[in-house]
Amino acid sequence: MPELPEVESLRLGLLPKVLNQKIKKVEVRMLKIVSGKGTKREGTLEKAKEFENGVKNQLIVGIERRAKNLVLNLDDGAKILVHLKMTGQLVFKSKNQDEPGLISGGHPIELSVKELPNKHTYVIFEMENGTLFYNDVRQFGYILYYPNEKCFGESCHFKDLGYEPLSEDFTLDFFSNSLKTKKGVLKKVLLDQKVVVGLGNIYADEVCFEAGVLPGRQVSTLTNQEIEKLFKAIKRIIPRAVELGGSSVANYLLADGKRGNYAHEHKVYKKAGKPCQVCGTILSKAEIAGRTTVFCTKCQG
DNA sequence: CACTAAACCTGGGAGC
DNA sequence: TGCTCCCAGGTTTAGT
Repeated sequence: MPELPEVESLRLGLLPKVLNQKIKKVEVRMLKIVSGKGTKREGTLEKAKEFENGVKNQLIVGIERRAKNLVLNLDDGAKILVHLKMTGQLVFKSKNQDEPGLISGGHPIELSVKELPNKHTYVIFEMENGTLFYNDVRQFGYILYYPNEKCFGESCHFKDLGYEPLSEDFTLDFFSNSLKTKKGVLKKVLLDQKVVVGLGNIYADEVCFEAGVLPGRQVSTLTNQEIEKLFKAIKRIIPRAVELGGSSVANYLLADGKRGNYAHEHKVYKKAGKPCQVCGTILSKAEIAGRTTVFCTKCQG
């Protein structure tokens, strides 16, 4: 999926479109999308109805992001939590035809806003000023409705999440201590949302490259200097990616004419077999922590 | 408890 | 053209 920069870009793009707009009606076309988050989820009509009825005529009064989750706050205190997983998309189609749409998420299918809804549209929000479509080719994502703050809190959805990399609370000391208490390879720890949230396969590799550290290193062997380089790489890359609207690898992100341009700055992701932009060494590929990983054996040696 | 593999899905791309 | 096989930005769950 979209990683932190893509979800944050989506949040920023969505805000001016739907903030203080009323949800006139919601149509759930696939029950399991709104019925839970596990791999074994069974869609229930009950959940879908609760969602459809609960959000009706509510204003969207805010949009927050936590890790890779998006949270829509409603007028009556209810919350809608959206996780796009690998291929989820939220696309806003304005009633004003000339206004550009907003697409985020991740599937390499060119998607025309004019052709929405399509066969992968599973939830449709009818707004006063347009329509918000949730599309998800692989159907891994989910949209959860919490009628009030209490339900949301009790769900403990965020209880295991670590620090936001953009926040001031995420400090070198914390990061250093976390790495020292974890075992295993660096890439695994960077992907571990219990330490620092928001990194996925793209940014974990990019961070390792920028820091000059091999992703397959055991974290127990990292020096203080290397830890600091990794920390600084996270602190530089994530905001830079947000600034550029995230990585549009094969999909599209259109908001006020902008596209996600961080993919142009990728140094290693999807570049195995190509020469390193810094030293010319052919970039290597390996499976690390169960994910395809690309690195430069010279720069990160 | 820690680690790995499989599961959840569809479709694009490579190779034949 | 069409068939196979592999791969995909994430996370949960089952198995060792």
